[in-house]
Amino acid sequence: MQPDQEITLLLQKAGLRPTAQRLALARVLFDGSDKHVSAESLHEGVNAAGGRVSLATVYNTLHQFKAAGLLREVAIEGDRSFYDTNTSNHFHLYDVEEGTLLDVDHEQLKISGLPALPKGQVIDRVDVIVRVKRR
Amino acid sequence: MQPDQEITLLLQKAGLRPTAQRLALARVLFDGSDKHVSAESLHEGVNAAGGRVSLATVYNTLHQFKAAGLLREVAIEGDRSFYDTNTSNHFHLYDVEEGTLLDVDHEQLKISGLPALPKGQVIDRVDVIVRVKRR
DNA sequence: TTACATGCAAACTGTTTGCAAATAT
DNA sequence: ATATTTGCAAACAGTTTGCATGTAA
Repeated sequence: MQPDQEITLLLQKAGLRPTAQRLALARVLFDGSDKHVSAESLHEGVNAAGGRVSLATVYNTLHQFKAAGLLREVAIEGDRSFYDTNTSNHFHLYDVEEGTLLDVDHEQLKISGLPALPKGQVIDRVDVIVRVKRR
Repeated sequence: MQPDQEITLLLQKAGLRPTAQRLALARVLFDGSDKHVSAESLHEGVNAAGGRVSLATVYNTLHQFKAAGLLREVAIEGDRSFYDTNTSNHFHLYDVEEGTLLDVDHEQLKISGLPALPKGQVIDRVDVIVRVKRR
């Protein structure tokens, strides 16, 4: 768990006012361990931790944190969006049956032979999802 | 455009009755060129082609075609699902600004150093999305 | 004739938004 | 004081479902 002062600073550097709700959410999200959350799971998490944050604010805050580069959205097929507190270069291991997500350090995995891009285009980033299942 | 007979056979091999609606959808989808469709775009496409298929049936049929291995769902962050008529091993180039999707042949792109999998797990497949933007 | 497929409209889920009240600066 | 943030509830988009009708085998 990070001291509140650091979290406050984190928000201020992102140009976000350190309100009670954003602090509560940031405390849950940025406790030092990498996390993958949905709006719903974060909402439950923060309220379980004693916070009092409406679901609408959770959505707003996820967007703001994403825009500020504090979170990364992960593209998983399906109905809900996932956000990753690990914003560094890495890939994902996705358990198709469980619906769970694990990080894979990008040191381990290498990609070569990226195609020529349409002119005027540049790579934003490369998402790799290793889909695994039982058997 | 494939002859109707082949399309009928395609459906029958998948254990799907070749109804008028499924034929109309399959004709649009499997015309020989690789496509990425959403339920909405396919619905428009089939009706523009003279078909008469309700949106609910488009959804049902997309699921059935996916289950039968005729289509693959592509994980793109966002509100709607995309289906790919190219079910072979390949990757995607995703234009973040336009929301458009291009295939990348997997011969071109190589991945090495896949992590050790949790025991009892096996790779279902690897999704790679090269996100590009202008600049 | 019988099991399966379709269309419609209603239901549902995740997400977004308008606005009045509350809060940070 | 003022601009931003919040919560609520209503709106919304995409998707799914129940059921009566239609169709393939």
